[in-house]
Amino acid sequence: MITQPDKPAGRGRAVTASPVKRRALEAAVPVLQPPRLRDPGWPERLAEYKVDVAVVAAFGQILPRAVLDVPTRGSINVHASLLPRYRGAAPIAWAIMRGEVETGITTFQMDPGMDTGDMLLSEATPIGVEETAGELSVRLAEIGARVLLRTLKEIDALPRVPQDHARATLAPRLKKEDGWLRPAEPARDLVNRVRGCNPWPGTALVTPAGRLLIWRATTMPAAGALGAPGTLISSPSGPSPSGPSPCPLPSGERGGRGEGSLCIATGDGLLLPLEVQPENRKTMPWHDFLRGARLRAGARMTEPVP
RNA sequence: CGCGGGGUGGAGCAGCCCGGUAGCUCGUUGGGCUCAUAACCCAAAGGUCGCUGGUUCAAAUCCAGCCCCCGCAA
Repeated sequence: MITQPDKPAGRGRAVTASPVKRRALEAAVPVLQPPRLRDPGWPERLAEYKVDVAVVAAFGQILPRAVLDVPTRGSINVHASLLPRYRGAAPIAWAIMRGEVETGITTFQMDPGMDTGDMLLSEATPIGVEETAGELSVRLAEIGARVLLRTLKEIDALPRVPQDHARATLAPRLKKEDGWLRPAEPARDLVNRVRGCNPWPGTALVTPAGRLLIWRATTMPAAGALGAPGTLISSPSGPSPSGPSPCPLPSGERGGRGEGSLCIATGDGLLLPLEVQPENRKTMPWHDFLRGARLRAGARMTEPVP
């Protein structure tokens, strides 16, 4: 088992071993932790194991041909997208943020490029309309394991299918800024961003009560003028079956379960946060936050700044 | 020893600096209003203010230690 060196991580900067390493130790599998596998000496050390085939998953290092070619049958990778789309470190998050309704798993023969090698097997799966990156990751991990095992079993018989590089798209590692919500965007896109950035890095918005992380959100039908993007406004009273309501007093910050809730005006439609987390606080329902923060219609939410 | 914030009735918060009668917005329960309601009105229940010790006539509030939670940063 080859994995990243232990590094200081988290609050308190405790040196932490990767989950992969911990599992390997339990199983009494030898563990190697090269800082840079491409550095002189490591390929040779790998060769000593007389490896048949190498499996790479989420390793985070670029591997040169000198490493990839060490195993007699080469190196294969299991990637969480339907290649050639979403090549890179964060295929799941980007697929969701782009509003995809389907993604999957692809195994391929590695070459020195980033996720550019010839494909071996793939399996597609639909993306739930409310599914988060974290939830989808769990499902894809199971699918990936299954596809990988099949790939290994049939490795000598599987055809190598070259990727259509013209159709390739990139899914770079997420940065904190990828989670900054811009209210001027359409509500639909904002919700996709919230889903794609859960559980990491989270999406942020600046409110009059401080920075706010939004973990779950949905869209609400817009009615009439919304005001500037970012403005808190009362949503229409939902799909009221009894037609236009004559009730003249919907202006408070009341909000039961959707109807008449305070929403955020966006470039197109309304964004209704469901689960949020104020700075230094735990995550809580949107309405709990509004109570404590005492925000009312008219308050302005803005994009975070560095 | 990376920086910082927080633990107050069921929920989210204020009060703490300038010690001395527990506050706000909700929720819950009972009653009222209404064709009706998650809307409105009235009333009630519910808190050893994270734990331990200290200072004091008196501690949610000041001091020390401990436990738990979280943001940033990696």
